[in-house]
Amino acid sequence: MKFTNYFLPTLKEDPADSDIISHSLSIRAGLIRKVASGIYSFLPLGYKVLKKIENIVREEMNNAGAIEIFMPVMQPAEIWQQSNRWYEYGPEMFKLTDRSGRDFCLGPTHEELITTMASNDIFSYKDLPINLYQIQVKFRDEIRPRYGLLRAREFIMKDAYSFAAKEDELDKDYDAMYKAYSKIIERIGLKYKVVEADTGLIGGNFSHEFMILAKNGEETIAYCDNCNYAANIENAKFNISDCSDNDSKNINEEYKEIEEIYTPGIKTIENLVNFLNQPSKKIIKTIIVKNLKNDIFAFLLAGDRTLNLSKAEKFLKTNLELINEENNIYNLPIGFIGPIDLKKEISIYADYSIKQMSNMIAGANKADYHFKNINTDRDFKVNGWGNFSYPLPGDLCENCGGELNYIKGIEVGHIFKLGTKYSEKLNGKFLDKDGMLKPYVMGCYGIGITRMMAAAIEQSHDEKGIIWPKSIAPFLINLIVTNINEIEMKSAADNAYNMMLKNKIEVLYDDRNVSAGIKFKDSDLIGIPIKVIFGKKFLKDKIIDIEYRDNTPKIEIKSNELEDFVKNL
RNA sequence: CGGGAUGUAGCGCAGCUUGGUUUAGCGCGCAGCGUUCGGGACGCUGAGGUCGAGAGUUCAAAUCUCUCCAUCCCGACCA
Repeated sequence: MKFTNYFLPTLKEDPADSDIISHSLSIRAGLIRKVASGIYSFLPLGYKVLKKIENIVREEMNNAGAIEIFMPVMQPAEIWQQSNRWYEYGPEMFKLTDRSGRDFCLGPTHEELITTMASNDIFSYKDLPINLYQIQVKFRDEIRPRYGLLRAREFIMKDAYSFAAKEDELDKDYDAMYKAYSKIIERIGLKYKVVEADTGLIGGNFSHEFMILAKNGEETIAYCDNCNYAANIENAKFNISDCSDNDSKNINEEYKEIEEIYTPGIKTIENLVNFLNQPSKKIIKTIIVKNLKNDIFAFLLAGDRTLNLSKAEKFLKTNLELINEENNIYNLPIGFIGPIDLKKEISIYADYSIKQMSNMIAGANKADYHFKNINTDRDFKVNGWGNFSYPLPGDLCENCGGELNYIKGIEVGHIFKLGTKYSEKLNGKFLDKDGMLKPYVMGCYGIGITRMMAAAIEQSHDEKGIIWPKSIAPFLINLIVTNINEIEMKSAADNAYNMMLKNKIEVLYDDRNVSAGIKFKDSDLIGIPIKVIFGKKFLKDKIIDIEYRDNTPKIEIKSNELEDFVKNL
């Protein structure tokens, strides 16, 4: 492609409305343009990258035995009403009405549609297992679209749905998808981790997320170098270390006399730390939560920890919300709540983080007072112990006892075992070998295609611009003539261009009549892996410079070696 | 939806506090001519604006007031 025939508008300055690197680079490099909040057009260069990602995904899905289909974006309301998600999804779903008043939505996902489709044509165990996928636009009316393609309202996703007759067939599908997803990211050439994910209250017994590692990732991954365990911190299993650091050499300390202390207006852990000059670990954080039936629970944690509500919910098997000024039904003195003298209607659960502590500090359940020298067994009783917090540095891997590390990632893929949730609701049934009518055992598997593009940039860039992995680079070579007005230079470059086309090389030929500096800057910005440069050295000694966008050292070759060089790429 | 901010040429911004010498500017980009030509060159000339929209105050509004819209940031959701 000749630059002068192409549509590749680049920008020198960062756009004002982006604050994440992949977003500003995708705009500056001429990949995308914003149409509305969370909605983007793909320019030729961006579309090329997108197609490359799609093709890798498609090839690996096919290799894994999945079969491509194409379902509509617009879906009738009825099937969503059947699964109840018409109501559960809420305002996140784009809804519309046709001229005769029938309700539709723009699909945020396709479980309902595909299950319905399968139920119409898959009747026998002999047709199973089968895994169907599509690459399609999805719509979600995000409360807050942001970060460009990382959280858009219209985005492209590869979604696959597997149907099996029984659990162990589902396990095989799941495993095949796990492998295919790993292969896809490896082929694209990005660093990633697979983590155990939180399936939420929605259920599903098993779920993995595929995370592209990047500094700006929205998710935090806890992982163990020792045994390869990795999980989203939301879901990480861990043990709290034996408090061997200085803060906690009081494990075997003698129990002291309990004492009430005056702490006027000191409501936060941070203030207490400063006021009492004590480490936050020694302070008991008491978090009050309630469920829909207004049952109230207190969770006790070490002051440096945060309550993981999802763990608390799973432990109590109920939805929970935090108590605040508005729903404070017992009128508790927020900021001064503690386990001692707490209303007896409130059951107390304690995080392991306070188990080995002694002579702790906690609220006195009256405004402006705390207790010190509190000890669990002596001063109050708990209804249960558990792990209710997020892991912290120093916490240990539950599998092997190794120390956990933390790293940021961007979720690009998610695989789920759905079981029979949708097949039961949408009447997706087949006749099994034993003559019984049974619901399909389903799995679903998503990869964000547009998000993958942004994640790749987020992981692979420098101050000059994008550094595309070769697998998804829009062009492999940027052919640069430093001065288009030097006839000899230009005609040599023209010949090189034709030679590359003949050899099926994806080449962008920068034939613009602009200074060499602009061509170099643009080439780096749009991230093309290899620059082939016809300049002064060519005029003097028939030498061509080859420069690489990554940190491979640049080389010089003679012009008669160029074709061999290109053929060996 | 709650909290914060912004909207002036294709992009990035100044002007608004204290309304009037503003015929609304600057940088980049864009068009023409000339000189340059290996890391965003230079000179000259030029095109390009409903100052987000509507209403109001005023002799006079980019500037003051109100309403609306859009966009961005911080929170809960997600590929």
